[in-house]
Amino acid sequence: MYGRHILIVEDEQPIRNLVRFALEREDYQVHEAPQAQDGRLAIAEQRPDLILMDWMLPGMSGLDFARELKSSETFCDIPIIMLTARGEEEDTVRGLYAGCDDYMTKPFSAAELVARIHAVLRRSHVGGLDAPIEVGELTVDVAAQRVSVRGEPLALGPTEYRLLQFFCTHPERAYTREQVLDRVWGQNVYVEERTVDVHIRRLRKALAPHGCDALIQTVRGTGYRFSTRPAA
Amino acid sequence: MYGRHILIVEDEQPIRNLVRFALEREDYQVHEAPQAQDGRLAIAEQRPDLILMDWMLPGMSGLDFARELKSSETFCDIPIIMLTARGEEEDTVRGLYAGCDDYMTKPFSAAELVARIHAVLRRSHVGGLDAPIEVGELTVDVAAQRVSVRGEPLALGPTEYRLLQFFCTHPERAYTREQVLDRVWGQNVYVEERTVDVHIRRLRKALAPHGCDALIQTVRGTGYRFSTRPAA
DNA sequence: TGGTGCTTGACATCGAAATGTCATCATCGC
DNA sequence: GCGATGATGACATTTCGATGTCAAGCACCA
Repeated sequence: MYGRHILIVEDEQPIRNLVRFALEREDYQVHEAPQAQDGRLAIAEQRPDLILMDWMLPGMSGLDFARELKSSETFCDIPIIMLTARGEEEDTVRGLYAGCDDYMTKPFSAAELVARIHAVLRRSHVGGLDAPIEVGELTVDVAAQRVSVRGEPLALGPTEYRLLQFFCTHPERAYTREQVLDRVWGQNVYVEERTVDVHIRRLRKALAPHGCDALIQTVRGTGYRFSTRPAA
Repeated sequence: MYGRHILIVEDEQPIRNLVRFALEREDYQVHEAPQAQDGRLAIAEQRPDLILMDWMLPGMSGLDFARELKSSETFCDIPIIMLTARGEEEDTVRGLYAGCDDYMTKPFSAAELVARIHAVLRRSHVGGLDAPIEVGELTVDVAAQRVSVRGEPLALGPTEYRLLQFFCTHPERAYTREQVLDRVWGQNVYVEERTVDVHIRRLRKALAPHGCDALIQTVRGTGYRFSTRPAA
């Protein structure tokens, strides 16, 4: 369930609609924001996996917004595809310079959109194909779908694995059970919130023998947090 | 329980009524002021989370009032939505220039009102995307819902956390227990005022080992104040 | 195709943490 | 010193997370 959340920051409704239509057909979860400010909120709340950003936005320009994101510690990893109008192509150099991952010139076809998104997502995902995520002594090898501590492989069920991978890739942030369900189980799935507790427990149990269970912290009244810093 | 207090500065009673009706249905707490002067008082007393400001006011104009607020150190953060009559649209540029966050042309629907308020409030809340609030040696990481002093994490109960976050975001101001209850516990909650004392104490206790308890100051006869400056 | 074992999610229960209230003590201002 | 106001500690209650168990689902394999 990764790479499924896409945010489009675009002031023109018709384009948002087109994008939504094209992407939902591909089972993406689409979030819309007409302006940079709305986008900021959506990003903080949802942390999309990719952002489609209009070049021209009322208020803060897409370029500036992209620059802001790319200089953020938490969100600089989210790939951004710039949407420019014909005639603005010369500027795309600056767009890429701002840290964007690709750009598209309006008008574009649904097929082109999907293709570019796939490409960028694949890049960003596979990016670390042989670069497993390392958190302390914990190693999450996304390519091999395997977890190990100090080289010692760890047995995890699929759900626990996805849970751990999600947390490893989204550390230092508190998530509600609802958000976790949304990201790890996938949206449109009806599962009890308590179920998250159960799987958290199983994950902790698996990590405990290696002393890594402290990485998963309870945020009472909210949910859970993955953090390398001591719980508090 | 943030962003629930809205002040409307508007001389026409019918419009005030409409706004009150529309917003109370959404669980906002509405305060009214027919003129700039009443508004000034209400702002000093309540510090609303958002201000709806009529463009045309008897006495001081809404624009000037907005300008005054935006140049104030304490209140410049309060978002302002201007209400203009049809035909005044050309002036809205000046309105936004005065630092207002949005504007609406009368007549407007309740739905539009609520939508704009939501948008503006969310914007103002998210503000810094992931930048933790820093007050002296104290750091409040809103995303992670965690507090630390000099990097040292701090254990706080949920209520103490919310209390601290509220104070950090509203420093240098005295609040009555009632106001604190209203902001931190939420309105429509019946809790003894003394309860605030207890939680203030718990918060101070948690901050004391780091010497930060002096930040929370007692304002005898009123309530409490969060301030980096020595108590007095 | 039927069996076996693993995974998963629901649920009931337990226990700890958090919360609100009260009674008492301390402190401030007069 | 006196009255008013705040601070503090103790306590009862509630809330919420942790845990164990069970049944259903599913994959794999014979």
